[in-house]
Amino acid sequence: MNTTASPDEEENRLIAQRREKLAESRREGFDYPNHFVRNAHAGELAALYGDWTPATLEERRIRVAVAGRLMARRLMGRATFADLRDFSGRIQVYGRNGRETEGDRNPLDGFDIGDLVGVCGSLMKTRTGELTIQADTVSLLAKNLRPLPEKYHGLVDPEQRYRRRYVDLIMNEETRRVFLQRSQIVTHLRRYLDSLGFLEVETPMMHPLPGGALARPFVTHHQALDLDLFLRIAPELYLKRLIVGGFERVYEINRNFRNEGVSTRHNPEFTMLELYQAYVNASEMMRLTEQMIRSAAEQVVGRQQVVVESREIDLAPPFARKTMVELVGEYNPGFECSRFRDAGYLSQVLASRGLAVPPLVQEAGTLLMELFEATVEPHLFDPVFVTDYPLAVSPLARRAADPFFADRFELYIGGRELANGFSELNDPEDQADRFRAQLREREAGQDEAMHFDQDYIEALEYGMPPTGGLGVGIDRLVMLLTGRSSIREVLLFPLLKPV
RNA sequence: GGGCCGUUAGCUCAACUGGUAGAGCAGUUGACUCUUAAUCAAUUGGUUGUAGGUUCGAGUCCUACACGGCCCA
Repeated sequence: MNTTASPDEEENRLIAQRREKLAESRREGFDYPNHFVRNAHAGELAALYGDWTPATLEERRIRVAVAGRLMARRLMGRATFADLRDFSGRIQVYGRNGRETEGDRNPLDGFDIGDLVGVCGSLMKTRTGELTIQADTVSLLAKNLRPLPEKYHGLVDPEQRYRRRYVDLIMNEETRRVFLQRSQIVTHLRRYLDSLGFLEVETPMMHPLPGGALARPFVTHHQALDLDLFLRIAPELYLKRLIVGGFERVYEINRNFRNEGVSTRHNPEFTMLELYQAYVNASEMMRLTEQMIRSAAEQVVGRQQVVVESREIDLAPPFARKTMVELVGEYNPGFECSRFRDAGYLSQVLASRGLAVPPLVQEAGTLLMELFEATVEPHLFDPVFVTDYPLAVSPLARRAADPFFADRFELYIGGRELANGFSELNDPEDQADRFRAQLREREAGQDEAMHFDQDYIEALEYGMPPTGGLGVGIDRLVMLLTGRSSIREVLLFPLLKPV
C-alpha cells in the first residue's frame, strides 16, 4: 500500500497537524489497538441510570466502558466536557485534572474532535442533572486526521453529502434516520412476505439476454467464455421459471440496472421487490400490495399517513381503483372515452396537447399510454391502482376479458409509479406471439423492446400455473415513507460522475 | 438533451455599480474546576472550480469546460 501522502494532503495544515499528533501518539505506543472492551452503549445509559439521584450514583459507583467518536469538546480550565457518540446515541464525558490514575493530567487532554476513543469511568450527574461519565482513562482507538465539518450546520453541500456519505452519516442525524428506516422497511417486507409463505430467492444478475422489462441494458463481458452478458433489467422471467418449477410463492429483493439518465427519480441501479404467487390473479396482487404498504408504514413510520411535499397521504387500504381510460377522461376534458381504440383520434388528442407522437408509435394502446403518462400520472397524488392497461404495452401480461387490455395494474402514490402488477401470461403460444411483436418493434428501431426468449417459452410449455405477479420500486417506497423527494436521498451511494 | 441556479479558508456563509478577499465554527496560544452551538482574549489559515478573454485593475463582466442542485423532456 502506498503510504506517502499525496501533495494536497501535505498542503493542508489541519491534516498535517493531526498527522503530527498521530506520530506523537505512535511514539508513545499507540498502534491502532483493537482490544478495547465496551460494557455499555452511550445512548442506553440514560434510560438505565437517568433517574438515579446524584447521591445514589456516587454511592454505587457504576463503572462503565464506552467507545465512540468525540463529537464536541468544552474546555473549562481544569475541567473538560466532551460529547461521545456511538451508534446507540450520545453520552457526556467529564474529565478533570488530578484524578487518581492520571496524575495531574486531564484524561480528555490531547484529543481532537472526531477521534475514536474508549472511555472508562464512573457515572455521575452534573449540576444540571445530566448523566455523565466521569472519566478515569480515555484511550485513543483511531485518529481523526481529517477534521469534521462545523458542529452546528454540519455537512450541507449535497454533492459532498453524496460523495462522502460517511461524513454525512457522522454529521447528520436525519441522514442516519433515513437509512435506518430504509433498512427497517426492507427487513419488514421480507418478514411480511415470509409470514405469508413466500420463499426468498436469488436469480441471475447477469443475463445472456436482457428481458422482463422495456429498457436499455448495460453490457458486460465474460472473459473466459468470451461472452457478452447484460446486467439484468428485471428478474421477472427467471422468477416465473421458478413458478413453473413448483415454487408457488417466490420473491426477490435486489438490484436492477437500466441504462438511462440520472435524475431525482432515476438511478441506473435501483432496488426492486418482485414477487409471484401461483393460483391468484391481479386483483389478489392489488390486495397484497395495499396491505404490505400499509403494514410497512405502520411498522416503520408508526402510522398509516405520510407527508409528501407538505401534503398528507393516507395509506390506509383499500386504495382507489380506476381504469386508465376513466382517468384519461377525467384529466382531459372533452376526451371521448368510447374512442380509446381509435389510433387516429388518440394521435389527434395528443397533438392538440402539444405532445409529439413518435413515428414508431401508431397502435392505439401505446398512444393511450402516452396520453395517460403525460396528462394523468403527475396528478395521481392519493394512492390509486390504475387498472386496464393496454395489451400493447404489456407483453408479459394476460389478456383481459376485452383483449384490447391486459389484466394489469400500476399503483401511483404522490405522482410517482410505485408498483406494477398483473396476471401473468402463461399461454406459451400467446407469449411467443407477443415476443414476435416485440421483435417487430425492435426492427422498427425501438431499442427498448424485448428480445425473443426461447428458453422462457419452453419453460411455459412445461405448464405454468395461473399466477399473479408484482413489482415494487423499493427506492420509491422508501422515498414515500421517509418523505424524501430525491432518490439520491435514499441511496447510500448514488451514482455521481467521478470528479 | 434543454433552461435556471450554484462552486470563495477544513465546514457554514459574506464581499454594493469591477477598486487591498472577510466572519462564525474548527485549529493554534492564553484565561477559566459543572459546560452543553460554553465563554473571554489573541492568532494562523485563500491559486475565489478549471482554462482563456475584456480591463490600469476581475471573486465580481464575457467565452468555453468540469462537477453539482432544481425544473423540464
